[in-house]
Amino acid sequence: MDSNSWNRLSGLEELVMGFLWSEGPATAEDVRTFFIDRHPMKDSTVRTVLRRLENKGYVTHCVEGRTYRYRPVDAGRSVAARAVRKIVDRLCDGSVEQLLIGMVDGDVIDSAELEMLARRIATSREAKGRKS
Amino acid sequence: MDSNSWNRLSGLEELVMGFLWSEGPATAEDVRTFFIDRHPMKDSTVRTVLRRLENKGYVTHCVEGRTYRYRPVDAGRSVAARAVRKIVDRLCDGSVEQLLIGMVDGDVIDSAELEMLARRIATSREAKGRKS
DNA sequence: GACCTAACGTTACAATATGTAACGTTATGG
DNA sequence: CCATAACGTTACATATTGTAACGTTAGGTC
Repeated sequence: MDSNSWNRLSGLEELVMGFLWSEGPATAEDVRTFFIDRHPMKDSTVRTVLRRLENKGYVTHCVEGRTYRYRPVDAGRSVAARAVRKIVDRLCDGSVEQLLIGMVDGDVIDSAELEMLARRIATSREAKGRKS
Repeated sequence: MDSNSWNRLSGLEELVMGFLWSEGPATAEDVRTFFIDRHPMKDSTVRTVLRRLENKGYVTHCVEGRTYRYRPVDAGRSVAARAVRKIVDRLCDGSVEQLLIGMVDGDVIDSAELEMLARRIATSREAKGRKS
């Protein structure tokens, strides 16, 4: 089996995941068609990529008639959150505050806007004590 | 020249950068010594890695006597901020809010704490209208 | 029921990226 | 003047990626 290591997407894999994350479940053919111009691929190529993504745990597939339909295992948001956590650990001494400061300083987000978003999220969260 | 492509760190490169980011400027020997137990390397190996990192634009060196002292070009925070921006673009439809929500839902940070940090940052920022 | 074909898995391979290091060169402290 | 520390050059074995040809097989079609 190619039950390869775990994750870390290659360039092409990232492209495909991007498509799946934004467009939702798709077949190999859907993927191939979507990239037809910016990145032409034979269908076997696409299927190989999809299978590798499945091995890495990024997607699953369900059989639909005689074709496979692939879907992301986790929403982009979740993957993003995990990725950010890793970044915080490695580059910001584990401090989320450090990261936020860096983002504000790097103009990734405006401090006022950040505050507003944080407030909004906190408010919306407090309205549901659905914690385990 | 090995003026290789651009960035994207390999595992070992990431390890070394981690050291440089937390410990600051260092010589090849410093790096080698630091990883002596968990990852023994010949000095030429270390120097190769350092040189590759320099090609990728992650570090610079200054000559000090007859040895080179390498230092990160950007602080971990900055690199982190850029990395996060890319993540937001790719996985969160460009919405920082989406990311924050994902982080709260993924328990990367508590919503209340996020709010506090955001407020603190906003407050400290407003005290300086250094905008262009 | 024989056959065509879409969709799949298997296998392959060239190109690159990575980890690792031997060597040759050279200034310099002694 | 010579040992040696520190450097650059060159080299490779692996692992990862991008790409795809092929062989197999289940379904639909006359």
